[in-house]
Amino acid sequence: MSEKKKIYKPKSISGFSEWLPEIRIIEQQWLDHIRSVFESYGYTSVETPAVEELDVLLAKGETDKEIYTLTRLQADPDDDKDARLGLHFDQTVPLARYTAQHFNELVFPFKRYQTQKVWRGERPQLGRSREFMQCDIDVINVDHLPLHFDAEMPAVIYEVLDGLNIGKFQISISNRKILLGLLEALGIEDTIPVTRNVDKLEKIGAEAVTTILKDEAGLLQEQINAILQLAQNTDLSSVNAQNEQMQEGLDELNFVMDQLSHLPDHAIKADLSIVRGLDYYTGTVYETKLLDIPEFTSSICSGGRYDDLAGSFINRKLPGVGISIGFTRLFEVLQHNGLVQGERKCPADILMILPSEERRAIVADTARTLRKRGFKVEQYHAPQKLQKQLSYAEKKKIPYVWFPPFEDDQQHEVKNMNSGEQQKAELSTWSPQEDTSHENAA
RNA sequence: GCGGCUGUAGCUCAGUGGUAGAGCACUCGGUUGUGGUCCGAGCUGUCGCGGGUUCAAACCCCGUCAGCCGCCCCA
Repeated sequence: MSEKKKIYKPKSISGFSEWLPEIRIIEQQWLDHIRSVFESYGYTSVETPAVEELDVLLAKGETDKEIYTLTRLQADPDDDKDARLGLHFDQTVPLARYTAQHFNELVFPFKRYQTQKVWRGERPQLGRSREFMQCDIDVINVDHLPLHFDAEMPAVIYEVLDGLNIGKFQISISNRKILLGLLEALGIEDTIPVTRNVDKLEKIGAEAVTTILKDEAGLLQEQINAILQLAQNTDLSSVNAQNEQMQEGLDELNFVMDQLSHLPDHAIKADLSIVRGLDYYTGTVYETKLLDIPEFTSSICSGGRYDDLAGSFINRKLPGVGISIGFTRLFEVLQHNGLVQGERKCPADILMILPSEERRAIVADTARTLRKRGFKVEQYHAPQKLQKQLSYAEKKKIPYVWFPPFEDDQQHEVKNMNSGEQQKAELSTWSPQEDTSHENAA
């Protein structure tokens, strides 16, 4: 009896996801698509470090963000010279720092996209991770940012999401000035509890929101009625502005909706109950829901306008508007609902059979030729039984198997693994034939 | 951070006091240069961890850790 090796049983860490190859292939296709749409609108890529100084991350006073801090295992506990570092919890704060720091070298309006992982020390569950990918676009300008960019955000996102196979979705748009203007008119000063709870309207219903606003925020029934009436109003033109701020919000929202009139009705909706819990948004706000997965109520893509992005870092006024796809959330939820189905386990189009050790050079040569022609080609690694080599192609779902000449006077042959057909092939001209039948060979 | 539920093979789970099982997956085989199906054989477990009760614990009790779900918050 041999001694049993001690092994550490591998396990995944909750809230940190990783995928099998067949899923990762799709994830990369999605990311490629997102990148290409972003770039088609002229957004430029920025990547910032995973860590920022804690002072930067906390500059906005977002202490409830559950930031992961970074320390060295060998750190000297008495040495506090090192700046304390933390993993970034979003990409907006790093963008603010970046924009302020490189202010003189950037061209404004600065349009950037950023796809990186972010970290939040929260309790994970479906659609909420501790490490997740966000795909952000933001436009930053100096002093004044044209409203037309507020309409560009949903336009870009519509194109991104429409190109991913995620079913129907709806981008809801509102403008915080409308609700905040009403609160001002009603004489309500402490707005955060109100906006946070109005935000839950669709999720928990009007009665529950009424109870919370009455009991916790101490509002009067009259005030609550006015707020709910506004939030539930589905007809923008019937809203009466009670002050300048409200009117401004209505005008802005109408402009944005007008700019988006080319998009399908179900995809874009003005919804005055959307206010976003975050209090740094000052105008337009966005949320996106998956209509085909109604049981998942959280937003998969949100954002908004902020009047002053980098005020904590530079003495200039930098207004911006941005939106962020919760990529990991979206991907996980769709996968959970069976809408992300992995097929290929590797990118190869063709598996090269290795008939014998003597033929290895010819096989390699053939593979090189095919790669030059643009195919992705994997060579089988050992001259094993054909049964094994074919079974390998089958398991990896490689669609074509290439048989090089087994003897000098023979021809190349290619087998279509889907149909089972095998035909002679010309190395310089072969291409995957159009399959007219979609059935698998029995 | 708060609450509920759950931890048994790589996966999905059965087993509720008498020293561990199924299906799937995986490996090999069913002769010469051809995969999937079928048939046969095989491999895989500190029964999450620690303690207690008992002649005896995967099973009962306590603790602990982890996971899932809900809340909070948010992508």
